[in-house]
Amino acid sequence: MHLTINPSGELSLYRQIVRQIKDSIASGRLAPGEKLPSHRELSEQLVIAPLTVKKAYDELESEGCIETRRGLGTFVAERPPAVDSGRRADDLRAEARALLAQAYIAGFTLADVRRILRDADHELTSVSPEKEKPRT
Amino acid sequence: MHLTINPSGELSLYRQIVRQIKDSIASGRLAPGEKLPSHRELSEQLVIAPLTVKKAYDELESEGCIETRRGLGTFVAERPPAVDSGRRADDLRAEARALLAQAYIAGFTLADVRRILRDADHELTSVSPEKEKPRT
Amino acid sequence: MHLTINPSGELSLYRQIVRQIKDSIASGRLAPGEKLPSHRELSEQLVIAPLTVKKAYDELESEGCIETRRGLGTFVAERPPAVDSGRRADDLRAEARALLAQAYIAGFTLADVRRILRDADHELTSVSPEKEKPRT
Amino acid sequence: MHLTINPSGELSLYRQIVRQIKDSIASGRLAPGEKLPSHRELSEQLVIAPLTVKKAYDELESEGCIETRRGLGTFVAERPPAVDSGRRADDLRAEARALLAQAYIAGFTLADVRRILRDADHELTSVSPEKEKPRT
DNA sequence: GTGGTCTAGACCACC
DNA sequence: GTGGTCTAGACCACG
Repeated sequence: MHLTINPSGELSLYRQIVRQIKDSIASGRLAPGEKLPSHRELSEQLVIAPLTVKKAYDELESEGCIETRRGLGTFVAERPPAVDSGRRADDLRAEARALLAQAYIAGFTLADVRRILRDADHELTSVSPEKEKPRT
Repeated sequence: MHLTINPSGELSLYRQIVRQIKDSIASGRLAPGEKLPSHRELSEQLVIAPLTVKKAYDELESEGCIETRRGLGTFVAERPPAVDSGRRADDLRAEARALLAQAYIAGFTLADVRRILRDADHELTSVSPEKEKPRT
Repeated sequence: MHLTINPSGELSLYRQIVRQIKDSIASGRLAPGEKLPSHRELSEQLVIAPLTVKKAYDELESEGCIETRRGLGTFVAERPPAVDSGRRADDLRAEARALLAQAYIAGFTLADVRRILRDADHELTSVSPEKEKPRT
Repeated sequence: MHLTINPSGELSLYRQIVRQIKDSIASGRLAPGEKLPSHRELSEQLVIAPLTVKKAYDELESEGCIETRRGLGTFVAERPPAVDSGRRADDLRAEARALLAQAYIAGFTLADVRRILRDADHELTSVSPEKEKPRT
């Protein structure tokens, strides 16, 4: 599982985690029954405090998105509650709009933003940390 | 000017205000030089504490989006903030990366994001909706 | 770090704090990366409300002089604020004009101001006075 | 009499006026017995509200720096209280130091500041609005 | 009435 | 413990 959090973002850290795990489940990147990293493990990966990840897991569990099996770990629920089909798109639209407004006020054009987005995509996809077969 | 805030939303109240005012400026609904409601007035309209609105105004002013004239009121800045465009571009790149990362996790493709961005641009740049043919 | 504020001075409390911290940074008494006292701690030391110190910190942060890490504290920025130097220069020019105007009204000459400036520079750049041979 | 006030400065408008008039008296630019412009007149010159100037005059009068002669106007006192000889210089030093600190943090050098100061002086002295015999 | 500053005190997020 | 947000309410400066 690959999450990206932004410590200086507008959302609190644990809310970023909750949102991203929900979105991962909705998009199929996380399959029902799949094992999640322990909160301690994830906290190391994200370089944040374990309690912060724990808080996100707790909220996800209380909503039925994930399940804790004592001694085994945390897993995506077999039948996770469906994420409102339009919500992910709405969230994304809101972020995109905020990004654009910000850019326009700073004097950038749509073309500028498009170019910046393309560059960002190249950076993100060229690295692709998940597909790097750690060892054979 | 009409704003709506959601006290139980994920973003803090003042950040919601900042976003919406930037959106209004970028879209032209708020024209350069135009007067904003006083922070007290807006706080009554939104049913929140005056200082919360003030904090939003303070941030917008420190970014150069608005200007205040003591005793007169708060106004949309005449000229866009003159901050180093290199730094602006860096900020924008970081936000674009975050947007893309979020989109990918949620199962969207670059093409999806491009489309969403185009739609957002259409909404932002369509001439001020408030003054459009009041009636047919 | 040691600050002194004068509640009955001409400058507002938080502006006095901003000035003194900038002075400390410029003189090197506060090194890049160094931790500032928490705003609560400093507020106790100065016997003023925590929010007043916070406001000073907020302004310093928005100018890029300091950085905050949630849960950890507030630190002097590692690198000087990367703001458009043209704008900085404009600000500086305006302040220099104001300084000169004040000096002329008070009966000083350009040479006087030059001398005062040189003295101020000596004070600012003399190595941190706190660590200078505690006694002879 | 020529005053310069800065509406966005750190000091309140009326305090700027008080300080400058005191300094003018101390430096001899305003002689004992000399007539001051009416507060209405000065308010027009400075483009501020008459009451603001009035407030400054009131404070100056209560301190014995100026006198109001009903129906005649406002005059510099014949024996104005001496301004602490070092105060003007101290004020100036404080301003100079704040200016320098600001400049150093922004990455300017003492030489830069010196050059900026020289330019500012040229602007101030080349215009010299007071000596422009309005009409013959 | 407008913005500017200050206070006291509360709750949340994070380490 | 740290910073982040919100509230209620007060007084000053300015037009």
